[in-house]
Amino acid sequence: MAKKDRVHPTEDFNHKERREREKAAVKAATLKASRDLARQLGWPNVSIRKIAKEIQYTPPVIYQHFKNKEAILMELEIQGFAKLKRELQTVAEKGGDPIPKLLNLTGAAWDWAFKESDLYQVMFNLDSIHAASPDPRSLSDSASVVLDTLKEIHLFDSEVDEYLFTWWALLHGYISLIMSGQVSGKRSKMRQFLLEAVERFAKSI
Amino acid sequence: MAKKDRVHPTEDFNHKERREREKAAVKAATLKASRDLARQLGWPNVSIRKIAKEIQYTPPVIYQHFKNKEAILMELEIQGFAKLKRELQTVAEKGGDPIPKLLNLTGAAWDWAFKESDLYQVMFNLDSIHAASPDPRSLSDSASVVLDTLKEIHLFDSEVDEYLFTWWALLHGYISLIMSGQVSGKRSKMRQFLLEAVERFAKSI
DNA sequence: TGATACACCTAACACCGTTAGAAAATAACC
DNA sequence: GGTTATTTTCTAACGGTGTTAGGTGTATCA
Repeated sequence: MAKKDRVHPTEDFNHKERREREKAAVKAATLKASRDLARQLGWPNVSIRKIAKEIQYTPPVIYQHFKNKEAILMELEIQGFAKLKRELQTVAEKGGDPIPKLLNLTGAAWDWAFKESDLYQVMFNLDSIHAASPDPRSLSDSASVVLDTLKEIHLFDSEVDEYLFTWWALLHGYISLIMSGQVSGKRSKMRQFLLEAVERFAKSI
Repeated sequence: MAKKDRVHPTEDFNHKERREREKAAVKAATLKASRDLARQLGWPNVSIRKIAKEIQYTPPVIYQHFKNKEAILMELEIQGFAKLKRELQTVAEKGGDPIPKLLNLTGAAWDWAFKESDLYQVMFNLDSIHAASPDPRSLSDSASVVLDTLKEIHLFDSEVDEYLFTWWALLHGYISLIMSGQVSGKRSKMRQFLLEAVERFAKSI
């Protein structure tokens, strides 16, 4: 009893802590293995059994860390939106005039989507899987710096939501049409098209 | 031999023809059952076995009409693009000034996407499934009337491809963000946003 | 009628997500 | 240290998936 209430477990082993560290390690390994397999085989071919083999455990172990397969994807989706948000924030911190800034943000989002395409596919349910819908707030949250930039361009708050949505649609429309093989053009050319479209859009508001 | 070369099989039974008719009927029933199940259960829950049960055959029968499950989806995808094309052509035939016409086309495409959402999901791989990519030409082909309308607005052919792609990206971006639950707003409001974005885009070129 | 072609079904394979329950390993206690 | 209790991990299974091989019956033809 007294042992359990100890606050400062410095000098004697605290097994609980180590256990929790190990548990977290298995969870992290699961997430990493999922992404590795997705990049290698594509999301439709990622299975619990393959993930388990990759982390050298049997399948049921995964269910001690995740409720089901969907929960793994959800976790990665959250990580993805957080990463994208950081990426955009880094760009926004460089400052500058709003329209060039918006173009920089667009280019950064584009580059990120193709660099971490496995995450992007999970976030936007592009390559299949995924029954449940994500929290709509994660999208708008990760684009908060874009919202700020749009506010710098135009001040009527009531319309800013609309502009943000149009910006998302342009970006995601371009990316998903290319990622799903719906369009054949060179990627760098498409990136240029997108930037021009966003610029024209920004100048028209 | 002589019988086979007969050109006018009017007055005696031609079993081959009946057989082919029956074959085509099974194929059509398969496609219909797939769509029915998709509307009812969502694409991820559509299986060969369920389709077979729906058309009152055993699963292997389906493989006499389709190479595999993917081939069923491919067929529906082609049908979808053809239907969308007809829908857009009907609107384009009404004529009018190019910018209002473009807005009418956009609205028609939007309405069609949500009316035949099961087809739209197959065409753009929105709800999962689908390993193979579609033929990129089917997209541009079904939007040929939009291309014509854009040409009426602006004449530099080299840029028209870019404008067409931007139009697609706007449209598909809006639709897919909404269909995948990424955004929560009212659908009619979103439709209005899209139309305003397209109008701003058309006026800026 | 007998031979042939065809449509259809049964049964199976290998995989999937998921869960119940046994086995093994670890921690806690005397 | 030896014994109990707890926690971690595994084996095995259930019901589902796409797909295929091989047998069965029926309809067409000579």
